[in-house]
This record gives sequence, structure tokens and C-alpha cells, in this order.
Amino acid sequence: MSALSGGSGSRRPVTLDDVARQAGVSQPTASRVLNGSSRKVAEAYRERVLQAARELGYTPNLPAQAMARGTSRTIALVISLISDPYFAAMAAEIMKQAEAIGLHVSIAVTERQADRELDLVRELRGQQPRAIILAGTGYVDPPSEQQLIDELRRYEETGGRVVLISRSDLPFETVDFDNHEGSRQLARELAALGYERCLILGSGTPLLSMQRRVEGFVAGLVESGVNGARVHHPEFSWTGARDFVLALTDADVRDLQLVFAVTDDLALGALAGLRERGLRIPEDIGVAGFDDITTLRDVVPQLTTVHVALNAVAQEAIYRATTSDSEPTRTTVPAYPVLRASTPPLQASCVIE
Amino acid sequence: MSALSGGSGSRRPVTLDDVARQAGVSQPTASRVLNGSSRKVAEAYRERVLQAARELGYTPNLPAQAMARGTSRTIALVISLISDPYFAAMAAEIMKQAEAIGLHVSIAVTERQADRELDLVRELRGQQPRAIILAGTGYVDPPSEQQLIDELRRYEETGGRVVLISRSDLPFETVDFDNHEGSRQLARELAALGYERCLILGSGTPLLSMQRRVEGFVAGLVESGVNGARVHHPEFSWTGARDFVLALTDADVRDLQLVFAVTDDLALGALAGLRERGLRIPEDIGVAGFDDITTLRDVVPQLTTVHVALNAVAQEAIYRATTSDSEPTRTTVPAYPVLRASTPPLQASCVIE
DNA sequence: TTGTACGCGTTATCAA
DNA sequence: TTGATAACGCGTACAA
Repeated sequence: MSALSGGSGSRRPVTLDDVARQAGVSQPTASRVLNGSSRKVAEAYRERVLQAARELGYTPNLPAQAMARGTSRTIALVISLISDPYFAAMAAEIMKQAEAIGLHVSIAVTERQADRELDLVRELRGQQPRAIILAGTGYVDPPSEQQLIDELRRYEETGGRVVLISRSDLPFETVDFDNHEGSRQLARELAALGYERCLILGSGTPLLSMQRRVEGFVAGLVESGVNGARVHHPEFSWTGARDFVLALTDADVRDLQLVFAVTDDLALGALAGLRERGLRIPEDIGVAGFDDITTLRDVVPQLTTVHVALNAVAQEAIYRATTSDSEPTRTTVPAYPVLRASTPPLQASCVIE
Repeated sequence: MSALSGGSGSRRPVTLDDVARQAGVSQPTASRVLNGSSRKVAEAYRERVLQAARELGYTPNLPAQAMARGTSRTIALVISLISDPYFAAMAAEIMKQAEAIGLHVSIAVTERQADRELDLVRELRGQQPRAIILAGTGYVDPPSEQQLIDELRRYEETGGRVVLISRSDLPFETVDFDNHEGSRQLARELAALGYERCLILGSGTPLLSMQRRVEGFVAGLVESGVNGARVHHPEFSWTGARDFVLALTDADVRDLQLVFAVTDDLALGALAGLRERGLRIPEDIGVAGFDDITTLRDVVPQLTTVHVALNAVAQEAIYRATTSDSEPTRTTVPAYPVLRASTPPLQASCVIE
């Protein structure tokens, strides 16, 4: 191994200058050929530049381009949790849409800490991204909401775009799905199947969209003439739902016909808990969730849930992130119930109160 | 809305210069206070700079820093698929470790296309990341392997670090888990439970690690005195495994005691297919996978699999990505079988041939 | 059409 | 310790 090629950090990256020199043209000409848009370069030069770039293995220095242009080709995505199948699917869709139009995605995770969100936005702003997309948090009573708004405003004022997904609490471009309507329809369909005595599992963490789902479900029940659904708010996780169900009294459980949880994750936790108590699903009690995560395909019985068109959400988000509107708009993507084996029609005997 | 504050892109971002001017110091001094390391600045100046930065809402322009310093605080992660629970978990762990030491993560997805991998590396190189981590591809006979190596070498020569996860095919720093040993041990344990007539589902796509898992399992069986396991390579997806199982003849299936698939995803697909054929799991046939994805907790029966310590893999990868070694090393993280309800001990009657 | 000269925001070098 | 000044790589008026 020669002294020149060995080790790390020995060589300087190939720059546009190197390419220009090798091609025997000026640096701006090389720039025009390789990265510019107004391609008024003589074919002979063009060829030489392209060949030189190929030979040298030139790649544009993105930070340098970003600085010179004042804007980058990066989109910053702030997300609660990437290991959660729902958010993973959301991130995947957003990346797909972004890459389709030549944008990179830089991901940051809040791990559901509201204060971390503010820090992240501040940091991300420094990346000079084309847009910042905040997906899937949104607390009912956020501690530092005004600071977050200020920070995002400041970012917007310097030409950046802000898009919120699944949280309609802030005055920015918002893409949301219809939480209320989705669970309302679900409640109506389940009521039509005969379900009346329901336990609703909301989120212990005060999240707006989850609250909407609870309200929608209750509304749907009431419209169907079903009242008195019990609402509880266990810790917002699979384990939280499971533990909650395990802690119920036998009398409580015996009286139930259905458990609706505001996410599939919770629903699966509840399902696990109910089974641990010796209950059969769906014979003894029905279970329904919300999100329609892919994972559900491997669960028996197939879980009734509310489907959300994540690809539509992502597409809309990327569109909003790359189009400069004057006024923030609110887009709502539909969500509709999907009835599966976990909530079969109740026998007539059970429907009668 | 005033002409100054309105719309998008009106205001210029706050720069270090603005802060310095407001604090009445020179720009380098402001730099030393806010971003520098050798903090030899008079306390009085220090205070004034910090306050000015706070008032103005200054955030360092990362591209500018990257250019000036010649290196960024970004790690580029190239991953096959982010919606896959296994890769999502891997990405989550890597991000966690990276953020713990103040590094951003930029994610790019290959969608399992080998040629896209090369393009991505070329692009990512332009981001001037601190390191490039390639996770989870690695073909048996890659079409453009040499080009990829050249590209990564070039990146390394300019001071970047390259770390490969779960693919020991390229001459770079590698973190892998013990595919062969993991499935070998699994095979031995299953053989000890009485399983003999096995169907092994490999990957239709020629991936190295998957091949290792097949080889390891076969080796484990042979060591246990079990020969003649059938190996097949359906399309590398849940659907592929399901369809393959559905296409088997009844005679084939009746003869089987176990299906081992090289990933949990495939195993779950196979399980679904077997059930569609009216087989009971595990009474009629056992099923085992590899990866121990979180999703399995909601599957009944609980799936026997091989557990991989992803957090250890991620930690090691980040460590390698931030430590400059002279020679590329190979780290192997253990993988060990976890026996669950999907492969109960076979009754004595079945063990007898 | 091509090349010269400058600016982008930051860090690093060197005098003072 | 602090402050001028020169990079870093690229895009872009402007002049040729």
C-alpha cells in the first residue's frame, strides 16, 4: 500500500475545479454542464466536462451547493418513533414520495417527548432543509407550544416550508386524516352488528388525534342509540393496554362485549391481556383498533380496525412541502372502518339487553 | 400583515455575523463562543454573545459548518426497506445510538435494488457525511460490486468511514451477527425435540446472510443425524412464502414436520399459507423463523425464532463509524435460538420413523 | 457561449 | 485573548 493511497483522510475530494481543469474549461462552465439548468454549453465542451467528471468520479458537494444556492434538497422529518410499525410505514411512504422528486430525507425522532421536539426543530433549521415535516405528535396541552410556533415561524420566514401530519393544533400547513369520522363510522358499524357494552381505551398521554378517535367512537355509539360506553386512558403502549386489561375486575370484563382501542398497538396489547385472562376472542369479547398496520395480517383473529391511506397522506404532505401557498391549508384524508373477524355479528341472544 | 414579516422567504436567516454585530464582537469570537471548542473567550464577551444569539434565535448553518470544517455531523444510513419491521428496528437502534453522540442520521432506501445502492452511495458521498452505513443487503453475486467498492474506497480516502451491517462480502469494516451459528443451534434444538422432516425456505433473491442461515440450519440438522432436509427458495417476501406453501402438493405437506424460514417475515407468510390449507400450527406442523421481530409477540402461536441483539449491532456499528481504525475489522454479534409454542416437542410416536 | 470575480456562512491561520 | 483575512466548493451576475 503506497503512502499516497493508504489510510483514511489522505486524499482531498474531487471538486468541480478539478473537473474543469481536467476538461480544460473554466469552473463555471463545468458547473453549467453538471449542475446548472440553463444548459447553453457547446457540445464539445459538454462532452469533455462529462467525461472528466466520470473519470474523476466527481460528486457535487451538497453542503457547498446548499450554501451557494441558499437552499438544500433535504426534507427534515420529525417523527415520534421509528420502530413503531405505524410510523415506520408513514416514514417509508414519505421517503418514497420525496425520493421520487429527488429529495433526501433526514429523520429525527422525538421518542414522544414534547420538549425534544422543540430542540429538534431548532437543530433541523440549521440544516437548511427545504421543508420540515412534523409527523404524529401533537399534545393536547403542550408545555412549550408557543416556542415551537415561534421556531417554526422563523424557519418559514427564511423560506422553509412547514407541514404537520396528524396534528391540527398548530397554525401551519396540515395534513390529517379524519380521526373522528373514521372511528364514528366504525362505532356505527359495530353497533349495527349488535355491540353495545363497550370499553374504549384512549391514550394516557394527552394526544389530540387520540382524543378525536375516542370522541368519534362515542359519537357513533350515541347516534346508534348506545350510551354509557366506558372510557379509560391507560399508558399509551402495548404494555399499557395489556396491563390495564389485566387489572380489570372479573365483573367488569364479564359485562363487556367489545374493546375499542385508539390504535392497533393498544388493541393488540388489550387482546393479549384478555387472552391471558382466559377469554376467547372474538367468542367472548370483540376487539377493534385503529390504523390498520400491516402487522395485523399475521394476527388471529384478523383485527377489525380503521384504515388510513398513508400513501395519500404522504403524497399530500410532500406536495404541500414543495409547493408555496400563501395561506396554510388543511387537508383531510379519509379513514374508513375495515371489519374483520375480531368483531363478528353478535348472536341475537346477546343483542337483547 | 406587514410587508416585512409576511409571506415566505422574506427574511434572511440569522447568521453568526448578525450575532457578532449585536454583541459588539468580531465574528470569529462569536464563533468561538457558540460553536468552537477552545473556549478561551473573556467571560464578559461570552455572556454578550450568548445573549445576542438567544435574542436573535441563532442556529448555526450546518452546510456552512460542514464546508468550513470539511466534515459534517451526519451519518448516512442505507437500508433495504424501512417499512419492514426488522429494518425499522435496526434503523431505530442506529438512530438512537447516533443521536446519543450528537450525530444526525440521513436515511436512504434501496428497496432491494442492487443498482440503486450504487447510485445512493454516490449521492450520499456528496452529503459529506461522517460515515456511510450500509445495512442489510449484500447479494451473493452482485452485478456492480467492483463499482460499489471503488465508490466506497473513494469516499474512505477523503476521510469518511464505511461500515457494513449484516453483509460480509465487501472489504470494509463489518458488523454482522452469527447467521450460521444461530440457525445451526436452532436446528440442533429442534432436532432434539424430535423434528426430522424439515422444509427450509431460503431467499429467492440471492442474499449472503440468508444463504448462511440455510447452511447453518442444514449443518445443525446433519450434526443431529437428520439428513435430507428439503431446501427451496421462494420469492423473498411474506407473499412469496405463502404462495410457495400453497403450491405444495398435499403429499409433500403431509410428510412435513417443520417449516424453517430464513426470516420471520417468510415464516409468517408460510404459516398463513399452511393455515389456508387447513393445517393446524403447531399440532400438524411446526414453524420457525429468524430475526425475532417485535411483531411476533402478537402472533399465535408464539413463533420459535433466532434472536439477534440489534442494539448491540447498532452500538458496534456507530462505534466503528466514529472510530478510525487502521485495518477493517469484523465484529460478530451472537444470535441464539428462542424456542416458543410454534415448535413444541414432538410426541414420541412421531419421532419414530 | 465562455470566463472573471464575487458572495454564501463558517472555521482556521495568523498577527496584533 | 481578540480580530483581520483567507480558505472551503459552488452558483451567478457581469463582462468579454
